[in-house]
Amino acid sequence: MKTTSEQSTPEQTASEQTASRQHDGAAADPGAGLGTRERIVRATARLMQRQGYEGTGIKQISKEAEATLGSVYHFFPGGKQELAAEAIRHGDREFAEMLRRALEGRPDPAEAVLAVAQDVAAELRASDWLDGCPVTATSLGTAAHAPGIQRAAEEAFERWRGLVRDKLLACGFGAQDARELAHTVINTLEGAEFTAQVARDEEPLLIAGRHLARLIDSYR
Amino acid sequence: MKTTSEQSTPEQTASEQTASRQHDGAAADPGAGLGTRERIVRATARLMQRQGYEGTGIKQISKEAEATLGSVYHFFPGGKQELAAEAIRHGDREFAEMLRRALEGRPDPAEAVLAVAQDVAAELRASDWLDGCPVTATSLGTAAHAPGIQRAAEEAFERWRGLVRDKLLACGFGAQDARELAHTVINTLEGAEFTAQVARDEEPLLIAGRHLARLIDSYR
DNA sequence: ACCCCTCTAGAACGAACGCTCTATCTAGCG
DNA sequence: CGCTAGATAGAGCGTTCGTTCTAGAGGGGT
Repeated sequence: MKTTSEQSTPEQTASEQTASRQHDGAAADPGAGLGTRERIVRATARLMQRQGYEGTGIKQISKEAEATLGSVYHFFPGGKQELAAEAIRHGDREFAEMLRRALEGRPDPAEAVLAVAQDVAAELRASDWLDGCPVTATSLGTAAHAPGIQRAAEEAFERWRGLVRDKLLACGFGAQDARELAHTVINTLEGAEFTAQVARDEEPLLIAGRHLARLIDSYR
Repeated sequence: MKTTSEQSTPEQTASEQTASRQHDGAAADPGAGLGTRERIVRATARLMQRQGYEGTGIKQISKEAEATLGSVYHFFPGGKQELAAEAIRHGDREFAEMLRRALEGRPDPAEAVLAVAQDVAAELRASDWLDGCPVTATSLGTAAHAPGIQRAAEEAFERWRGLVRDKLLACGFGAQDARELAHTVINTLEGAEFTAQVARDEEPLLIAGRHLARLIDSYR
């Protein structure tokens, strides 16, 4: 009893410690069964997606992730900025995966873009209009004083554009058309998602999907 | 002279007081010669445009506006949220004015939208990529806990869409086409501006302008 | 001369901020 | 069993946050 896990508030500390290790059987908590570092990244991503960079505190993150402040700074010695950049990369990977699936599953790029817009709308509605673009939400307002965050955001957009561009290239579009269309596809979805979020209405995203499909078709 | 302005740090207080009244002759300070309330609104708008809602402090606003905390809370008893909503309305009016001029000055709506995109790009570059959309920057991240701010943002977008829609209607477009095109015009410009800001490159906005013009033309 | 109302002025409050620091626990290894 | 490095734990630092509060200045109206 004297050595492990019983020196302060025994029962609570002990149970949380097992929970923070890999083999927890509980189901309700998202991120259960993950390593501490991963739980911190996911909590940061989700919170900053909803509250922005400045609106999210490190202590809130550590609480949400069921990690302690010590763990947060152990894994992310760069502090809040490093945490935010990592969260952006997490959101980057998630959306890229969704985009890749949508593009690979459909032969027609216009139809694929339309489907992506519908998927984004469905996800946004499912979150009760709270989960917008994590990259935008996290990086907005940090332009002046956090170059690392801006770079992570730019890399995310660039990756997404690359996926769309490659699909268009594979469908026989010209190099410049494909590159420019990829820009507008991503930018329009971005803007439409924000408008949909503010208006609590998925229509802007659905309109955007149709218009982007029409624009793509006009280049055939 | 003995009564007004000599009870603490005389010389500085005296000069600032005259500056905070209407008849200051200096030219360097933006907002000089304006009423206190208007100076506060403009300072709020500019700061939140660059730093977001959470990233901007009331004390910073009062300093930037050359007003005191007492004045800020005198004019805006609703505190930071009321201030932000007012700043959004200020940005709303400014962009609406620019949009109105661009649309009125050109008979062709596609050309007008292209010109708007170019204007936005020029302004963004002129600010060294710091001044993005004030409405987006101010309202992002407040969805959960500030309905007044969200409403002001939605009203701004709606007004801008209305201007574009009316232009299209006046040019003979169908009612539904005009309404939906207006949505995408505003949303695409929004998204492209943010991407341009992050990438420090005006190309996304120029591409957006060309694509929007093409999309509009496709509905003739 | 007086009052009254608008506006200015900034000290002060409790809470929260990002971050540092020391101490302890755990796992793996000899 | 002891040692060490990785990971956890959270009190506490100085600062800043949004807001409240009291006090006073300025300028008509009577």
